[in-house]
Amino acid sequence: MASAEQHAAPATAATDGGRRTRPVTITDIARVTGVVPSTVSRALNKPGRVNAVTRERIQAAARELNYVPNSQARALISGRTGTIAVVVSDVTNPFYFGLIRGTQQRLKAAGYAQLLIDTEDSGEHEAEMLQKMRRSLDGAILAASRLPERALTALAGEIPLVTVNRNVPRVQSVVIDTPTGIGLAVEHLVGLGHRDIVYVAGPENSWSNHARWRAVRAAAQRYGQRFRHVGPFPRGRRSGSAVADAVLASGATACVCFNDLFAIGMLPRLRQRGVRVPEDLSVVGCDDIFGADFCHPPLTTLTAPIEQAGEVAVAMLLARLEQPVTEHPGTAPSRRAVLLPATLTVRESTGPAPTTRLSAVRPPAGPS
Amino acid sequence: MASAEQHAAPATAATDGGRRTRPVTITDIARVTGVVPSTVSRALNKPGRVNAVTRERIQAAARELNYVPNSQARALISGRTGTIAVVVSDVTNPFYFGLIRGTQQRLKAAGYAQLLIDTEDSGEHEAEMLQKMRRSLDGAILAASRLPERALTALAGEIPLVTVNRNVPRVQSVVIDTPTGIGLAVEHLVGLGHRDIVYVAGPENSWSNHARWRAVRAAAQRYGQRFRHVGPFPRGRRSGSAVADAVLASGATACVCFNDLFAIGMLPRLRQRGVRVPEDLSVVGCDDIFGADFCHPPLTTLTAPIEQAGEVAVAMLLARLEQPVTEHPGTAPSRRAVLLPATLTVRESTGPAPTTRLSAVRPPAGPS
DNA sequence: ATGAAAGCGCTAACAA
DNA sequence: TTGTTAGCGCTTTCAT
Repeated sequence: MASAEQHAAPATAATDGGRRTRPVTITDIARVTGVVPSTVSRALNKPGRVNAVTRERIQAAARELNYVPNSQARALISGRTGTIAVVVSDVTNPFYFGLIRGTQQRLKAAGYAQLLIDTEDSGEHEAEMLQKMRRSLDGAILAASRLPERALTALAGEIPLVTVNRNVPRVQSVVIDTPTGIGLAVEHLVGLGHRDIVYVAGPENSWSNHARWRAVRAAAQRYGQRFRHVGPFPRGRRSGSAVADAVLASGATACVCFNDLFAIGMLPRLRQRGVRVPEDLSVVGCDDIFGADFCHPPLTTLTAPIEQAGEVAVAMLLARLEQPVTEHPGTAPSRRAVLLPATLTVRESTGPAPTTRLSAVRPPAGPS
Repeated sequence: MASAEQHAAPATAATDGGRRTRPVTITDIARVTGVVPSTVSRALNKPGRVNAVTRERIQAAARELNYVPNSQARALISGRTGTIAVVVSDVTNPFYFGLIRGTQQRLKAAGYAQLLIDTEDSGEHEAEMLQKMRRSLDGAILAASRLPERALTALAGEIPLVTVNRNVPRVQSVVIDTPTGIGLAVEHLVGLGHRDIVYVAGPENSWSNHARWRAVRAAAQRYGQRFRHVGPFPRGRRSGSAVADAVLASGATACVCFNDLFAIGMLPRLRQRGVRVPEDLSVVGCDDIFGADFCHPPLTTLTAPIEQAGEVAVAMLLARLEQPVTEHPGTAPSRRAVLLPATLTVRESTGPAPTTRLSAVRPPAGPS
């Protein structure tokens, strides 16, 4: 019972009266061991600089009392908080799962805590949050930031920053090279006989969307293809029906989607309208998110090494944080942009171009 | 150019030399406005208790210098950090997406930051992390904790805690009532003529797994069914093939899976072995995660209001944090457990029991 | 090797 | 209404 009690609240020190509890501080340890607080601090942090036996005694006491350092107090002095923010526009977008996992792992390994921030797809929100938290962060990783370029540059001057899938001058970034991958995808479609490819555009405020858009256009031109686009459509799977209808209306035999969510979202609607994938229409997604392999049919898509992107982003950030203070403050940290290749994963949503145009397509029958 | 410069680094004050920068503090504002720091503090935090014109002057200066309060320093005094940890066993498990979204939203609305912790499915890890971070947290929400009951109770004594899908005495919890839902699922299967139902068990260390297991067993008995189980299987979709093989070996005509990941994972293997769903085998999942509606065939599953669970968990936690300090420290906060109903969502993976036993099932052909 | 003292940025008594 | 003082927990000189 007594030991159970100890387990229940081991991290507290009884005051004189013994009726209230309070977190254990180095002062408590000092009192118990008969030294001064600064000695306790040394014994715990620079064990080499304190007598072996006192060190033992102090460390034992600390363990016994279940002492946990107050990181706020530490941060107040050092200015370093040990936490890194990972900023995403929407936590529920499966695209970010891998990113979050990648950053989480590396951050934990390095002893940092990960603060997850969801900006709800609003640049203003993003700026505001970051501004507010600046002081309690050692750095931030911005995934698909919605911030205008100048705001991003400005922010990078205030807090160590690494962006993911967003390339602006003077801020470190890791971007997944979907454009090159998209070239592969278009080549794949052309090889299957498609001559009329449409790009399904994502939201206007997405940097990736524009990068992919340009890539499809360039690749189409390279192969002498007709190129068009539909959209832009709002983020998310709910856009699926509208996307499907628009693609069908375009008359193209193949589409390249801004992302897998669009592609997956199209599928039910296409089925509903009697369009077979890939016999009547080939669909290419982008990112290879969770679900891309088990939707029906499984998606041909660009596999993005997003988890790796998270890892690299953390590595870049930590490298900067942990490098010795520059002698020459004028020397800006050399801008570094890492480009990660995306590969084409061919599954079952792409096939030979139909020899005849779609004819017996059922008309759109109301929203979804 | 000058104003651009201001935007680039507005949150710093030049020292005398003017060649280095440093975050703006209330002392800086005090100096600029000719008052003392405590007045600045008041002007910013209790505007009512300071002369209108000085207040204006101070607030203007704060805005001008782009002052941001140092939350560490504040925390040092108040003991409150404004951050809540959300602890999950695996960030990439889609089950948690909704939870994280729910907590994130409510937390942000209440002005708290969300610290996401991934325990990598290890109870030890979980305990260690929480222990280490205790001091920098105002509270924690534990999703599907792997901690033994006594450790959980002990922890609850040190830091305000709410568990999700884990019920232990004396700690507040919100649990999704999948057991009752499972009764519905079994009833549904019985109604379809199934007489031989197998439960696919999840990992041993999962509280939910045991709850669901018991529920299936109870329901089966209630309906005079034969009941068996296969497993336990390790978490994750990779278990899919093994699950499928085990279910097939059991000879049952229907299975209820620990979660959707198992169910989705089974599907390709079943197809590979020539087993049709639901004609030859009915499959029921649990949770209704992202993907359950677009896998093939779409899954009959228990829809868990997981986002709502996150919201409720936050509400419970904040209610406790923000309630005035109890006059009687002995009065433990009244234990409150919220039970959220899960509903049965019937899609296409369940159907009438086959009239004849499976015969021409292809043998398992190596892993996956 | 250890102790004494100062201070990080902020807030909260208490005084004036 | 404003200033003065003290102190949160910790680290870091500087003495000893």
